[in-house]
Amino acid sequence: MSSEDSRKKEILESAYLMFIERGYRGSSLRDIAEQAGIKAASIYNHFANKEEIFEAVFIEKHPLFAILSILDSVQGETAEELLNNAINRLTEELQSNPGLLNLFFVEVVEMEGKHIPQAIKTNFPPDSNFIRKIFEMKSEIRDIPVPVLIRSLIGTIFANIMFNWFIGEGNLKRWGKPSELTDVFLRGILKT
Amino acid sequence: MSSEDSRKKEILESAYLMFIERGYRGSSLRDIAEQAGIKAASIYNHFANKEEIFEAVFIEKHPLFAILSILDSVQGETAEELLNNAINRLTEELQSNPGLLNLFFVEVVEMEGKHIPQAIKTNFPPDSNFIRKIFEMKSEIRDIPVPVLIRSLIGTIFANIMFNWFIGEGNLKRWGKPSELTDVFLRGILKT
DNA sequence: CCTACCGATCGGTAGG
DNA sequence: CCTACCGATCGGTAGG
Repeated sequence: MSSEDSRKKEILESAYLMFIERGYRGSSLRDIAEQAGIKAASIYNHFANKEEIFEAVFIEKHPLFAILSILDSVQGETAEELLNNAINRLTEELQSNPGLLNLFFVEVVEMEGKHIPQAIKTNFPPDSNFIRKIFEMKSEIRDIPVPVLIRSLIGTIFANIMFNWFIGEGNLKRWGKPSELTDVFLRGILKT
Repeated sequence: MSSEDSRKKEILESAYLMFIERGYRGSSLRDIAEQAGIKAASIYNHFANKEEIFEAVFIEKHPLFAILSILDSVQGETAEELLNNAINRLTEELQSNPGLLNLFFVEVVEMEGKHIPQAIKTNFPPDSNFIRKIFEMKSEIRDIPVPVLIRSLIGTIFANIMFNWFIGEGNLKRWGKPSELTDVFLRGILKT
């Protein structure tokens, strides 16, 4: 039973890597199986069909939870420092690991987002150190509900990264540096 | 010659609709052709291969330019009013027409973003009424470069929409209303 | 877990 | 612009 479980995990990991690189329909069961060290037919010992594999991968790898987990390791003495570090750290992470968002894009385009509610239901709520820290620093922050702050923070990061993609590298100069974007966000969030 | 051109446009429009709904590999030449009223083989009178169709569609429909075009129709007496209207209008538009971003997601995942530089080069620069208006209202705005402001604005809208997708409808209550997000942005941008 | 195979569909070509 | 067709590959099944 434990050997079956580990094989299943290998299939999921292999499928994840294929899906984020080539999309759902672009990833064949034969390729997924090969990377997991088995033949395509053997996948059906673990999953009823291809879509069930995607479902399992997406629920496990919904990027919101990877993001909250990264945020948990961010340090900072003041709210400004904590938020600055959070933005820099996450932007770094998402840029060096673009697959994190790719899986979500595949879900939105090829699955019409139909697995999102289930993924949220299964994974929620994460016990977040980061959110706890923000609560402790509330006195430094304008009167904004913490969830709105978190949402705005993650939004700022997306804004950074997606805009970079939008206009492509090499066209960035005229659009301002990331730190300028962070400043706008901090000015909206912090007191004084 | 003009009849050939219009047929080519029909193919592009048909391909666009397929790509935003099913991705690149999920859209077959037969289906694209059928929706354009011809047979698959006839597509090759207009394009050398499938990827050339995608290239042409993406360059024509890069969402940044659709977004700037929508912004051009936004009105407002004060900077606050203009920016508020811009955010509401664009959020509306992107939510009722989600395909606008889908094409970009397909490019990022299945094409590894390789057509983005060409799309920007071909379409730039758009003469933007909206950016002109912002310049005229500069006295109401903090000392922020206008491109940074535009970028931050578009980012706020993405943040709204993508976060909605991330957490799925039905889970929105605890994460704050869109207008609260807009407030954070405006507080970071406007004077006083 | 495998080999062997199914019908369906794919992108693309030949030839008119 | 079409019909007819190519080899390759797809998701999935039979049977062991």
